[in-house]
Amino acid sequence: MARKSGSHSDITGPRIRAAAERLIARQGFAAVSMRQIAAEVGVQAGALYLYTPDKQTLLFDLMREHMEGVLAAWEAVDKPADPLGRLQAFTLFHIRYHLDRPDAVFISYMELRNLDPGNYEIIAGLRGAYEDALEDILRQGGETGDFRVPDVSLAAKAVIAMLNGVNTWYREGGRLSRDRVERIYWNMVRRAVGA
Amino acid sequence: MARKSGSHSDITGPRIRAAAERLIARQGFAAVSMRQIAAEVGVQAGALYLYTPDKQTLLFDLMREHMEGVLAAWEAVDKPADPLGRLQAFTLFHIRYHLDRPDAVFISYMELRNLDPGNYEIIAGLRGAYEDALEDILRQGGETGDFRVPDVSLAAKAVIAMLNGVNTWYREGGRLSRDRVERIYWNMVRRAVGA
DNA sequence: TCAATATCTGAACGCGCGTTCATTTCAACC
DNA sequence: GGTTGAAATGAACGCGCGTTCAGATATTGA
Repeated sequence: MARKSGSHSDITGPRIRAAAERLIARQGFAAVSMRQIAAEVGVQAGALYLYTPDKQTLLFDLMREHMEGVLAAWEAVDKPADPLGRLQAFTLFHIRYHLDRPDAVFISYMELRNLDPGNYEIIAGLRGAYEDALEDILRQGGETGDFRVPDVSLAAKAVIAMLNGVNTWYREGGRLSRDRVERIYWNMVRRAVGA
Repeated sequence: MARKSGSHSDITGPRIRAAAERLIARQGFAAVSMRQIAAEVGVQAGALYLYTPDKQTLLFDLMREHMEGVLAAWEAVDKPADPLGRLQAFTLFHIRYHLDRPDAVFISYMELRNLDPGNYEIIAGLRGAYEDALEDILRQGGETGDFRVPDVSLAAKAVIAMLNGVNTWYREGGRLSRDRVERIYWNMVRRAVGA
């Protein structure tokens, strides 16, 4: 039966996910205990099991929600028709979206090895789909002559690795503004693919 | 008193480090127990404490040895005088050296958060020194007009992130040879810095 | 108001953890 | 062959883990 909005579990569920995300990003999945997460939320450990069947599923759900969120958000982006414009849109989108969710990003590529094999396959599939989106742009640009990429798959991996790197050092209020970071990275991406 | 070569501890020490490196790279530091490492070596857990004061130090030593190894190896590389040649040497060196030590590389940037604060500072310092080596090349190339990099620090981080990415997907005997990977990445690095 | 239901507590379960240490094994030397 | 000392064992320590569940508590709907 559907619960009315405002009932307790509509509050506690998200609070558990938020606490788990923050703690796991900081300490790592294996190093965070269910009791720690529960304490952060303000409940006893047993209460967590009203919202997740086990610790593994809690991690998996965090990662799945993040990856599905990335894919859906990229789908929703208004994309130019030309390859150069699309690549720029991808670059700026990636930096922005990831900088807004540092904990989820960190977890989604640091905790892959803590997933059960079945769960790993699902997350790896979602990652692949995101990479495919970039590959499509690079392939299109290769065909039109806008880009010079000898290997589309490899170039996509290189670009994503470079963009992911931003999350490891960028700090709000630091030496460089987001806009400036985005501009510099866009320049490097553009040149890296020979455009 | 110095032990004769062939005595037991000259064998066991390195075997512990090798086992620890392999296991930690696969499962993560927090998820690997001293008993697991000992079993891999073929001794009881207590014997490990003849070679390391505790688990934390075991991790720290692995990371320190790796980082010092990278720095020493780069020092030993025969480096051209011109910026373009130096950047190429750095790129090829980085890919090769890191592909030869996937476990140590993986540990050295995945397990940073499991270091005690003091140990973290030391490892971060070594990482910084390596990044500085690349920054020096980029700065030199910027001054000579060989490169066009609006921000040397940011460009260095971007290049290293891109190169590190190779380790996440490259498999010996896969679709692309090392030589081909090195060539393609060198082309992307070269263009990314505007050379 | 009262029963039904959702939510949470608090104690308990077996287990494996990092680490210590008295004891045993065993190779090297005189 | 007996002595020495390093190397390794194996049992033990207290502790926190993930998970379960009977019971208490709070909220809802009639």
